Parts: sequence; structure tokens; C-alpha cells
Amino acid sequence: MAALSQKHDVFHAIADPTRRKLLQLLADGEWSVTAISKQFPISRTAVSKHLRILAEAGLVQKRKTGRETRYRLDPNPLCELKQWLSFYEQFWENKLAMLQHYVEIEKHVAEVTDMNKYKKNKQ
Amino acid sequence: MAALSQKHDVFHAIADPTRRKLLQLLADGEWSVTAISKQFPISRTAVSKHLRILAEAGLVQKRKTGRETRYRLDPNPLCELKQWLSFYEQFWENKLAMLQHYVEIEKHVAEVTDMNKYKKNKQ
DNA sequence: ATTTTATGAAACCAAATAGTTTCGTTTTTG
DNA sequence: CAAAAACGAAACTATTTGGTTTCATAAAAT
Repeated sequence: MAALSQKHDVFHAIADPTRRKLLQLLADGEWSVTAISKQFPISRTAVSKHLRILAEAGLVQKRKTGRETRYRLDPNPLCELKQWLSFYEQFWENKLAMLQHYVEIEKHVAEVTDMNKYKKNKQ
Repeated sequence: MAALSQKHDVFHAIADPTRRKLLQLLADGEWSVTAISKQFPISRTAVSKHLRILAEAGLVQKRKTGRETRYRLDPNPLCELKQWLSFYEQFWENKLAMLQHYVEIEKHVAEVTDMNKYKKNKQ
């Protein structure tokens, strides 16, 4: 269900370093294609194609405003990645003491997950 | 040390669905190339090449025993992925609304850093 | 000693990737 | 209206990818 076998999934989308940089940039807000392109050493068309791939993976959303097309981050598909990762965390959490910081996050997640059992709808 | 810019990084390694299945299989223990190949519809040589890519990314380790080469999971490089992901977790509050508690810290950082350009994208 | 098994290297191939340049369309600006 | 700006589609190219088959080598089994 989460693993819809579309042409461009999240794993593929984030495999490219340029696309990861695009995501990082778009975390900052909404940008037009030209504005984005100025931050990269490749052509506008190349950037545009990367954005299309990110959009197909659901990682960005586009909005037309006049002659501009603006893109913004949509991080939701990264949940699939997180789920995938979570499976492997059991294998490393005992090994790596150096990840103190991120292990802390895990603790939080674990606590929250436990809280699910008696959660009150807060929305 | 984790972020060595080698030819096959973690992001690239896990982009391929076959390689993800390999990792999943190897989570189960140590397997010889032939044993692994029997679980896949592709040739042994193809599996072998995938394993090499995984090994270059540090995600599996190999051990020769007699004429066999056995591979096993090494999840440590996934930490880089986790770190990458952790940056974006602040943005997907819909899915992990319950993490608000923790995310508050991150939001503070984000606001201070990006005060000028911060835009709220409600949907 | 011979054969079988396990494996990687090499050569090859089709398709996908990441990039380019060119061109047409739409919207804004002068 | 005419020119410029913003963009995507299309055609083209070089490289990478994921797969194959073939072959050589080392270890195990007969």
C-alpha cells in the first residue's frame, strides 16, 4: 500500500545528489524554477526535469502563478523512508553509542508509539 | 568519516528495489552468494554485482569461507540516511503530529535561522 | 586425478539517466 | 502591439545501470 510501484518512488528520487540539494533548498519555502536554477550549475531545463521527478515522487508540489511555476517541499513521502529505516534500527541501536543524539529521538518515538495505546484525539 | 564521497553512497545503494530486498534478506543472517541468488529471479552474477555495490556503500560485509563468499548486513551506514531524514522530520507535522513535543526544539532552530524567509504552507 | 561447485571478472547489450540545445507557448512588461 | 521572461516539450548525446552469457580460478567432493 505504501509501496506503490510507481515509476519514480522516493528511494529513487533522493538517490541523486542534485535532487537532494533541491529538497534542501525548497525546505526554505516556495521558489520559481528560474530562481531555483540560479542556485545550480546546470541548465534550467535540467533543474526542471529533476523537479518533475521529485513531483512524481510526491516530494514537491507545484503551483502555477502567472507565467511562473513555483515549487515547494512536501516531506510526507519521506515517511515511507522512515518506516523502511525503522526496520533496520533494531540492528544498530545497540551497536552505536556515538549516535546519542539520534538515539534520543528514537526514545521519543518509542514513547509516542506507546502513548498510541491510550491516545486522546488532540485534533 | 561517514560522509565519504565514494562512488556508491548509501542513497544510491538503496535506490534499487532488488538491493533493498537483498538487505532485507541479509538482515536474517549470513548467506552465501549462491544461497542468496536462489531467492531472486535474476542470475547469480547479477546478484553478485548488487552485493558489490552494497559492500561499497558499506551496507554489507563479506567473508570468505573456503570457496564460498558469505555476506551479512551492516546497517551502520544507514545512520547517514537517518541523519538526513531527521532534518526533514520537522516539516511533516501532519504524519507525526504527536512528535510536536520534540519538534518544538527544531522549530525554534528553524525560525531563528530562517526568520526572514519563513513561509507557512497550509493545505 | 578428475569433476563439480562457488565465485568473480570480462565482454556485451538495452534501457534509463543526466545533461545539453532548440523551439513553441504563455504571460508580463515596455 | 512588440519584446522579453518563464517555462515545458522535444530531440539529441554521453554515461550509467541492470541485466545477460562466457570464461577462468579456486576449493570441495568423488
